[in-house]
Amino acid sequence: MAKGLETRQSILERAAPLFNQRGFAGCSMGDVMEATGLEKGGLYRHFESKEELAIEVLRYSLERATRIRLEAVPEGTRAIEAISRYIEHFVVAPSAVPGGCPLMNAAIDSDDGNPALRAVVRKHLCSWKKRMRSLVERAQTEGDVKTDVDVEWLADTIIATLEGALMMSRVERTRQPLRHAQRSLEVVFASVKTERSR
Amino acid sequence: MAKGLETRQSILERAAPLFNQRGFAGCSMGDVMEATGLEKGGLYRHFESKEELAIEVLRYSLERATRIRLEAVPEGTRAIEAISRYIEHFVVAPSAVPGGCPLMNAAIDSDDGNPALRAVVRKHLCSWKKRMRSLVERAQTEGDVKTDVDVEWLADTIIATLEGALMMSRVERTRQPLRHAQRSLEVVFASVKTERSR
Amino acid sequence: MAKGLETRQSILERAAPLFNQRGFAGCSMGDVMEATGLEKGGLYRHFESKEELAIEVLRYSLERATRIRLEAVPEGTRAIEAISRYIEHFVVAPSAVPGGCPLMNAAIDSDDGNPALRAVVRKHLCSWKKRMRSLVERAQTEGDVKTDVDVEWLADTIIATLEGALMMSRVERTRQPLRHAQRSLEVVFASVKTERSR
Amino acid sequence: MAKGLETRQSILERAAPLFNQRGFAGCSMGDVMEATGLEKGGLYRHFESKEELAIEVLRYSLERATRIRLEAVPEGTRAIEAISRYIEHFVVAPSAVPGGCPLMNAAIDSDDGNPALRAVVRKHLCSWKKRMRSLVERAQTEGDVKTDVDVEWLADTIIATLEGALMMSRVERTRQPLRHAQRSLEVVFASVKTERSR
DNA sequence: ACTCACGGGACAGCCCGTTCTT
DNA sequence: AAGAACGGGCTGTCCCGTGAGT
Repeated sequence: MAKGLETRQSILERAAPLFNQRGFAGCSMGDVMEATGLEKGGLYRHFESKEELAIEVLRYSLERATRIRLEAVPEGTRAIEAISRYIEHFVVAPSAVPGGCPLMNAAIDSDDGNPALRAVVRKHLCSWKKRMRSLVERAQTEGDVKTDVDVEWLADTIIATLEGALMMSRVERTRQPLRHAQRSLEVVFASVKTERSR
Repeated sequence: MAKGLETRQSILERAAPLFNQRGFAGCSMGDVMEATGLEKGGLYRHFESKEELAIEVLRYSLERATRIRLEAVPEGTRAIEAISRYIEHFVVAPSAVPGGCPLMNAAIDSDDGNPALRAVVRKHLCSWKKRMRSLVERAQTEGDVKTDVDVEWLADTIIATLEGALMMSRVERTRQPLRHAQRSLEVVFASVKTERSR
Repeated sequence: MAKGLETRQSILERAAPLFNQRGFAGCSMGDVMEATGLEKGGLYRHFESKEELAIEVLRYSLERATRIRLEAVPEGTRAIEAISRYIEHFVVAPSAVPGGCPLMNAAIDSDDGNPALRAVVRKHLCSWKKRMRSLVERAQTEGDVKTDVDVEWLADTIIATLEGALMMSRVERTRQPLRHAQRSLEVVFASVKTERSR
Repeated sequence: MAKGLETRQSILERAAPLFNQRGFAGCSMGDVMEATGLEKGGLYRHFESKEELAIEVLRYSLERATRIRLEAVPEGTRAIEAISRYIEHFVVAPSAVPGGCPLMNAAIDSDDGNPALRAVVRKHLCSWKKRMRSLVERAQTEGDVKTDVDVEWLADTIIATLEGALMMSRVERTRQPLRHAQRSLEVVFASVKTERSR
């Protein structure tokens, strides 16, 4: 890799926890300087503003989180099993980037007043949902989930329950809410599985 | 009411949306000055630091949100019905304070690096859970919910699902995720209700 | 004493150490409020500005210091003995107001840019010198000091040596420089005493 | 010299009179900005706080004062003569930095509540005393001062008398107290000189 | 490709002083 | 006589961003 891109990548890696933990307003370029060991000039060569940096950092964090979660799901398994593994991994794995789920953090952070960041969040949530929908649809074609189930609803349910529980977990500093979320999703899935699949 | 307390209350009311929307770091005392019409001297008479103001504002927001949600549940009804109304209200009602759920916002905002705010969040989440648990327990004594159901789990499930869906709703600017959450909770409750209650 | 004057006096007493230790700019009205237990309104009833307060406080401190030092000199003694006792007392006694000699402190503090305070300092130094000159003159008429000695010079010498040594003492936190000053003054006096007096 | 160091030096030069005249609390960073023509950003690049600036400024002032006073004493002369010249120069020369002796000013200013500044003062006073002691000791080995004289005492006497007189001079705006101090020191030295040296 | 140097503005908080009320 | 409430300005510090220099 070229020297420049290497530096750029290293900035993203080191800045990711900062922005994820402190938010856009709570993280200063000085913090990034300290974390990267670069001076102002060095940073602004790669990103033309704090906002652009934040956006790229968010993209990096989201991709990383997505990749890690997908890696946890072994290929070649049935969709219904993949979903179960995905949830299990969400429940037990530490967050891909220190500071909790970057999607939720950025969603709250950018909710009012940072349209550029919000757009990234929105797009990523959309693709996350699509990914979950595909899984559910595959589970339907594989005969494990009833065909009359609203896949949009199921995708939303999985994401909402997990994210909500993650927030609670971080507040309480216990994994219990996540465990409870897993149980709830099992209950929900029990009601949508085909008889053959139980 | 005494003059001072009146002013103090008005500060809390006007600052609540600001902190809820922009977060602690994203909201300056200048913003609060503008929103309240007071000068620095006037503000600092009532709160001795930005942090103290933020804490009081958060308390105000949380109490307000709690009160509004509880008011939506008519007294004298069965617990199982009250829970259903509570969820319905959560889904359809606009947030008590502009900017979404203060609990989630503050949870994310204070997660890393603001222990004082975090403590308020923690305490409030705890009492919220307790309130939900009581409802579920009442539903058990009223014979609507099976007695072997883990109330802790049910309380967590309700909160997590609703909060997660609310976050998604705010990202997408649609109420759909909340509607989906309501449906999921109905599915979950279907599995815990006594036969008599269905 | 009337209630008002009592309060006024109490303000002076409590504020004296503050101004003496921190200087005019370094001591805020808030500090005075804390020290006196009064609110803004209470203070400004007795003094119409911080500057006026500082002036009155300085006057109070200077008078107090003067009085205490004079009390140390027993009446009815010969002037040459009084001078000796005066010096001894200056060397061993703790400062009348915490923070060192108010005259020196105020002199340095008001040297540039505070004419009103400076005027008080100037006047007090003048009367201090006059007091010392009178003592020396009495010692001359009493036949203990040569009549051709420049009293102005001797007064200046006493004050300068003591004040300079006091400054050094406060820097080093030792009484040694003051002891040395005493010895120097003994040497000086040895050279101006009449033969009969030795 | 490098650009940065040049600026830094210029800041010290221009800020020295300000701090020396107004004291730490009485001199604002705004004053320094005005005096240097730099903006906030420019200043804080060279000094990370007002306190650090004040310390460096004090060091600069003290070194400057010391250097100027030492330059006034021609090398190659006898110590007894050097001391005499030193005193003479102290009496007639204007202060090296506008506002009077930086040592005394900083001593009073930092006496209560600024330990960092105080430490600089202390150290400098110590080295000043050592310098004077060396001179006196050389005068002893050169046979001009009696060998049984306490050099510590003599060093303290010189410094105390001069500093005390300088303070008085600044209050009265006359050089008379300094002249008187010179005379006193002559009297003191007369008593410690060897017979051969008179 | 990166550091050094700097500008100019914003931020939290403190300051002195006034007015209204009790 | 004194406290409560408030104004408006200033202070030290941090901030983001630019441009010269290496």
